[in-house]
Amino acid sequence: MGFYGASMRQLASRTGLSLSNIYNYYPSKSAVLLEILREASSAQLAQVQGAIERAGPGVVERFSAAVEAFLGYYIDNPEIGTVATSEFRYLEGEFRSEVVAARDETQSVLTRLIAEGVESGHFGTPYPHEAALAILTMCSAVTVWYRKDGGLGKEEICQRYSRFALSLLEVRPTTTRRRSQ
Amino acid sequence: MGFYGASMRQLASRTGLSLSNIYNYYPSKSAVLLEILREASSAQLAQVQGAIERAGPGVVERFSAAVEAFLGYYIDNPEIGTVATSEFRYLEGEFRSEVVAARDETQSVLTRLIAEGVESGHFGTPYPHEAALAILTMCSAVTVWYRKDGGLGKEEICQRYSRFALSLLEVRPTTTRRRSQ
DNA sequence: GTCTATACTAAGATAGAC
DNA sequence: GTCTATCTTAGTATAGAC
Repeated sequence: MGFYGASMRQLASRTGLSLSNIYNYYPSKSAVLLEILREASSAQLAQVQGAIERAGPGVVERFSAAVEAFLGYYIDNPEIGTVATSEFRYLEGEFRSEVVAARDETQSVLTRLIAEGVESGHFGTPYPHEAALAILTMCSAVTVWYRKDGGLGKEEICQRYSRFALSLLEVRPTTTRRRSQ
Repeated sequence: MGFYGASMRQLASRTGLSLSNIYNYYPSKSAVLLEILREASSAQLAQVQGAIERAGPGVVERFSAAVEAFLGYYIDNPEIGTVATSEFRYLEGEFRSEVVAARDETQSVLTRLIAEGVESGHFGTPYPHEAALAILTMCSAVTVWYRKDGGLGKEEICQRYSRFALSLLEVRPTTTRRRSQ
């Protein structure tokens, strides 16, 4: 379990390759982890940006779409999401920097949306930056507790969490009601 | 780093004991982890409950105090907080159940407060249970990014996050203003 | 209760044949 | 590109003296 918990031998047997053959593709175990995280973080970022583009013109719509896409990625990719959220700290040096940069990019996309919403009077939060962080981490945590079989489906969870996110931003009454219930 | 990353040899050198002497106190490495998590989760729960008791009579005051105490524990105990949030999944069987139970207890304390606030009309959220989870996980994440030296101090972070938490619950205007700015 | 020495196992990684 | 066999290191845990 986890990065140290998963051995290269297990990895070999899961992929069908022999142990040593993995080293023809990746120079080290860390490189394998990097590849996974690199893939995951860029896919998630792309999903978020795509959702924003497809969303309606209003900042509230775009923000909600971004949150739902971010959360949806974790729900659709639970294993990889777990790795992304809890294993990236095992990377070192520039490996780590690269993944952190992708993560920061996602955060800054959200921060900009929030700042825009504050400017236009849709959001009332005095702390756009911290709010973005709080929202992202709140969403990331679904990888810890979400189980496909039990309870809520993807749609419901995404709706509830985007409502949480909007509320957290202190949405002004006129825009809030649009999404309630 | 992490549970698998920390060897018994490192643990020995940090504590000043010899490697083998640890086994006079704990039967296995898992038992050491359990002890840490057990200690942490019960201390945090106690801190939350104490804060609730010391807080004013209003549900908003008690809720805010609970959130700030929960978050404050992580800020005061960053290393142990990291272990508690990201390493408990390495426990197995009843070891795991025990720690999960303590965690659930904290969550249910918060859920009850939220439900009370909803009942009394202070909070408007339709999802008390999920809101409690979202708030706790949002707070837990400070262990990932908080650095003592950089940026905000404990007080500021606790205030901002308890404001986030209250907003997320869709606090009614009359009570919200009491805490803003 | 504390130590040194060591057993045993499994890890990451490599050599070298095919 | 793929394998088997192996090297080297480091891990958890134990034996047994003091």
